[in-house]
Amino acid sequence: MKTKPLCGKARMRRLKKCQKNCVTLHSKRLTKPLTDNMEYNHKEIEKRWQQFWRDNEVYRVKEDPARKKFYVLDMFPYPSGAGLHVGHPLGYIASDIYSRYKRQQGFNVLHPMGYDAYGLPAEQYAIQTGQHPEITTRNNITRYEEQLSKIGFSFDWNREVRTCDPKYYKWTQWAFMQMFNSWYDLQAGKARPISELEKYLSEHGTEGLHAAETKELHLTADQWNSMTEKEKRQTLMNWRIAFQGETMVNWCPQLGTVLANDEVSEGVSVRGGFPVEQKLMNQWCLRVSAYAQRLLDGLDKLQWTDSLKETQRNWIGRSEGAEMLFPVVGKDISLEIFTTRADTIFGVTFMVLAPESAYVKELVTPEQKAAVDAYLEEVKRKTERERQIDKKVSGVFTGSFARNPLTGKEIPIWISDYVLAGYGTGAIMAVPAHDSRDYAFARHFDLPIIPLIEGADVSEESFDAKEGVMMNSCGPKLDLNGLQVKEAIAKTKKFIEEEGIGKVKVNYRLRDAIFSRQRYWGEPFPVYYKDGTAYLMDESVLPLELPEVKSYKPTPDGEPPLGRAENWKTPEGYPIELCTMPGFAGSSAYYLRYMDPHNDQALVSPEANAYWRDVDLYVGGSEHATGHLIYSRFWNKFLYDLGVVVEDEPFKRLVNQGMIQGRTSFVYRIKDTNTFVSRGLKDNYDVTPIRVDINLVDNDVLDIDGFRKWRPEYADAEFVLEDGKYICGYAVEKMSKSMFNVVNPDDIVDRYGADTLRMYEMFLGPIEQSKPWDTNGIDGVNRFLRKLWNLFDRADLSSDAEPSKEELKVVHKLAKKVTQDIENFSFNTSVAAFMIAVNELGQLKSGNRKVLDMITRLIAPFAPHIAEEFWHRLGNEGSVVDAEWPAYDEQYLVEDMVKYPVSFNGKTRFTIELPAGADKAAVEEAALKAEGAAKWLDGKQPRKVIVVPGKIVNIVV
RNA sequence: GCGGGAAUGGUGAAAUGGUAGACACGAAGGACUUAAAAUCCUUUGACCCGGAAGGGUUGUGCGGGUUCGAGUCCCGCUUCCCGUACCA
Repeated sequence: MKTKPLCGKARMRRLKKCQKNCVTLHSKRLTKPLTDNMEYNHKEIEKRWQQFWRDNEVYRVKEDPARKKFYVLDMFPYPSGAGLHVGHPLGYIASDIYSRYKRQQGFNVLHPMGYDAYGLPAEQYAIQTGQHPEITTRNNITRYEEQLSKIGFSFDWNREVRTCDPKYYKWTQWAFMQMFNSWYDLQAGKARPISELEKYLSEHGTEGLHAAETKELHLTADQWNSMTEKEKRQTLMNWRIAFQGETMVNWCPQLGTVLANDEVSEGVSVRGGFPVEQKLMNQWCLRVSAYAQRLLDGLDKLQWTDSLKETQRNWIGRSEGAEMLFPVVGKDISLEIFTTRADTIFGVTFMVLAPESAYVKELVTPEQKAAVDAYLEEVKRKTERERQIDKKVSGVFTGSFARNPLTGKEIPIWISDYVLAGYGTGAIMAVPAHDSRDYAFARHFDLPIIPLIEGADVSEESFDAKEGVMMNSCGPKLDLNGLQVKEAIAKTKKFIEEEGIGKVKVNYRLRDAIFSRQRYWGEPFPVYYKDGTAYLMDESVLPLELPEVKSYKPTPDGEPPLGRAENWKTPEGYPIELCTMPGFAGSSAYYLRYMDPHNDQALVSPEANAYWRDVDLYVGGSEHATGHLIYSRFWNKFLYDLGVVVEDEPFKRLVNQGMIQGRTSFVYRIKDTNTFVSRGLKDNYDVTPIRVDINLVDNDVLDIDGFRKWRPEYADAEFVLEDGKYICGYAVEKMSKSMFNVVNPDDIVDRYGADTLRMYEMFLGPIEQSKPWDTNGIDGVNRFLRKLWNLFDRADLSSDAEPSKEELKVVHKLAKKVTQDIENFSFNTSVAAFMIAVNELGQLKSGNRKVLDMITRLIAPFAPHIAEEFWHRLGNEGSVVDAEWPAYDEQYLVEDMVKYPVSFNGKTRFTIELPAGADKAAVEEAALKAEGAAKWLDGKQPRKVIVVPGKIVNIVV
């Protein structure tokens, strides 16, 4: 059945429009009449088919156990006030192509989109203007939706989520509550209910307990049982997965909030670039470190790039070593240190504590107290940034000594800020001969240096490598001399465990995530305080909605903005937590919510989760490697432990798209004049480069009139031209308003159409690569689509003729290339393949219906609007998104080969196969090449050599 | 420092170890046009020979190696980009 009501109507509409255009063109410009062929009118086509998709809910997806699922996810955007620029859709286009391809292959594809709506910019805007962040955010989302809708994505908008929507963040809060009510059992390797821990403590105390903990506690059952409720609650914080703890945090005074490690880079905040200092604060934290090993192990089975996996491995930073006790001389305490170089213990000449270490107070002698206090004060004053820039060696002697447990020698204990409080035990044994930091410190304070490795010259610098033969390492009970470093490490570890002076230990660099933010625009904690102790609210209060406040600033006495909320109390009158959750809270499980976005009984129903399981393909920027992608994996693993989700890892395959940078244009003003000189001539003058709006530049040629109108001060600008043109210079910079290099996708869609934008973005280069946006090449892609259009316009679509051999070759070659390219995410070469195919078909004057049908199916993921148009013109019903993906047949791709007998070494004869039509010269050339190749056969005679002139394709012995 | 990646025409870039530069932009020339736009055709890595058809040399950051054959694989450098950084 071939009904085509839409097609017919569409044709009429198009005809009318075309005639109208002709008329206006006639009357305005007296141009010659247009032919019967209709121009490719992207505006009309795209508008019509986008409406068709909406009206028919073509992209709506439902769980369907009869079909295999495929889940394609984009990292959802933060809706910023600047709107989308042309770089944002890059990854979305790639994932959209993949989604459509998979759908055409028969998969049930989940391809959702939403908004990461909590964020600092909206809040800062609110502080400045008083406008509620919700309004700002909603406006920005509206703008994003408009922009996205024009590009023709196959998102199922019915599943949209917004992290600031109470229906959504109910489940963010819910997850937090589950974490509060859980502890991590290291033996079972999973999270368990806190009630089970309480039961264990009441029966055994901490004896035999293997739990991820803030610090090591030793409690008997009696001690635990005799605690008050308040004491018990405070003690449990040591094990909860969401817990409160006094930790060193990154405090940003300008932002008035703490930041997570991944939100700080080079000592300044990632957002805003403000200095960050270290501060001890009581904060909500997530015990991510409990999952360090699983996060590490899980990477092996993921299809992520090696670089991204490596980044995560480094961030997790597993290191195997030993914890050792060094007794303090004259005191009843021991210093605990962590080292990966247990073998170097005979070279320890001093010890160093972090300034924040709890040992400091106990070890400072009265004589040194003044000096130590002064040093601590100095360290405290320095920001993290200053600490990093100013790498001068500094430190102070505590006055105390420790005893090296192996040599028995007394060694001084120092304090220095090169030792970090947050890693290991906050104390180190210093081996200046084999650690560059200890070396610098020893040199500066003139402390002894004992070399331990044969042949290592430590007169100028330390020898840090973990290799060589040990020396100077013999004590009364342990002799390491003559051993290789690795052997020595193993032997020492064994020895200290036997002697009870230490234990083998694995340390991770990964810290627990700080989960409090002293801000307004985030998820409130479902937590209240009774007698200064945190209690969870009842689950029935969820979602605990964000209250209104009059101002978004901190309160005058330094409390977070929620301190201004009226009645921010439980019905019983207990105060509710004033902090809100950080940005990563809402983005950690959004991929699960898409599976079942309207469920108000569960984050995701077991049925929906069992069907969609995990994300098959995740596309997004690599900047989330150490933030979102760690937190999300942690969050997922926790929910996995709870039995809420069925997959341990959330993102099976991950592709990082590169950033699109801006291409800034420059004009060159001659100093102290209003005269501008063209790029080629600028070296003859003393010039100042000035950024100019990219919209005033076409192909590096400046629109001079536009430039004069752009700014009043340029109204009477003069120009020194070359070849009658003003050529601008350019530089690659971040795309931003202040650089005048922002290209808006709306403008491109308006001028060339969404299909052109989509194909051009893919054509720019490999998807993973960062590259500058350059509108210059877009005409080529647009030209290609017009050629394709003309191919259809010329064709006789009513004919059922079989394609010619040449036509079949073109189209099957294309199908093979495009299929392979999509699988490999190599879209730029696919676009090229389309161009070649269309050119070849143009040369063949092809208008074959079956050929065009196949092309339509192949191009549908790339240019869905034009494909939909073709699909209906071919008389099909429904949407091209469900058009079956064409299989290619290799038989059409095989060249016709002709055999030529050839003599070799004067006697041997073998056969060369060449493509049909090869001339004598080609045969001779091939024979020559084959002779060389035959040598490699080690005297064997080739039976057959298949040659494309100059290129040996295959040798059969 | 450490980790990851990259280097190919004027530009963006292609090349399972097999004719390097596909495809596109730009540029130059031509056709159509009163003209322009649009469209189409030709040329386009560099150098050299030739009146021309055509032919030759060279060429994928640098230096070696493996191979009949290397942009591609191995070893050693140089430069650039990204990530991370006192993690003991």
